[in-house]
Amino acid sequence: MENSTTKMSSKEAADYFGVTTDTLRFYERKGVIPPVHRDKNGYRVYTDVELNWLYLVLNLKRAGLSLEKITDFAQLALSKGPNAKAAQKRLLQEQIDEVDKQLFNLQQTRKVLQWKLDTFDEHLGRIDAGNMDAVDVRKEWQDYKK
Amino acid sequence: MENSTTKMSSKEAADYFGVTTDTLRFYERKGVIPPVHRDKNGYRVYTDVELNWLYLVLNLKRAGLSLEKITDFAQLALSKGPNAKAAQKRLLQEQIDEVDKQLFNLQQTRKVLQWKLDTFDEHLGRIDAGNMDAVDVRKEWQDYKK
DNA sequence: TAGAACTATGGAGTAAACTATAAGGTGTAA
DNA sequence: TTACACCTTATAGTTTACTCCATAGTTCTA
Repeated sequence: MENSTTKMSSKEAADYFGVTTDTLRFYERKGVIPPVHRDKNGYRVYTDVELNWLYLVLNLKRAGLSLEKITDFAQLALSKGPNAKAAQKRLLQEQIDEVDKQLFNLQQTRKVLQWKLDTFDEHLGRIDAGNMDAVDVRKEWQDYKK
Repeated sequence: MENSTTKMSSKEAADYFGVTTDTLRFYERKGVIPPVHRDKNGYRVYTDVELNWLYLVLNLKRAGLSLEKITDFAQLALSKGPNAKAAQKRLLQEQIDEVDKQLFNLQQTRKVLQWKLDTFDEHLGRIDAGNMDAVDVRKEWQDYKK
């Protein structure tokens, strides 16, 4: 278990995750991540705890969750008590279901785009008026809405 | 080829796609969709042309594209000329590649969430400090940034 | 013929998620 | 010691994508 006590400044952490220090402070202020530890001069120190938080947050964000939902998740994760644990697991499962739904949607979208490309030469760039029977426009979108 | 001349009012089109008429006018004003035909009283008439446009737009949106990018796409689709066609196909391919990247990312995210859930009982809700070696946090995120 | 339910316009307002600015403190290298 | 890159705070501004409002015209049903 080497490297088990990583320490990063806000700049390092920001660069590491490809965000800005502004964003990190914004997340902290909003409660998306818990307050970050400070060293004696008041500077933030991102340790494994914070980095793993951040990693989870960015993953949830990547999955399309709003910061508000992520914050709920974070708050729940911090809370103790017998009910909290079950709620946390339920929330995790909900996020997974959400991701699955998104995966399905993206696959649908990919199908539509691929069809557009495949049949592009047929209707010579009339992307607008291309007849979409092949992917069953109507049905597909009605399903999506559900 | 029955039903080849569908005509919808803005309300019908909006309901059909699960958006509001405000959103439709907003898209039109921004140039995300080309100007919609009008009948003699000035009311918008959404025909197959507009509906297919809308369908493509909403698909691109679903794929996570900004309205600005979608607009670029729309403008290009409308433009004539020998270069336009190639550019349009290239753009389509780029969107597909983008979707593929997103699909990969979502699958990564799903993996992380699933791992969190699977090992939840092990670290008893310490979602924050859970050691993420199993999914190789660092490497995965560095790859994501690319 | 009245009223509801649509249609139109331009412009103002909103929510989310940053992003930038001002005004200052700290740490290191030349 | 001075320059420079980093750190802190609070607050204000920006962008995106709507969403609502006021005002007015039209079409349908009772």
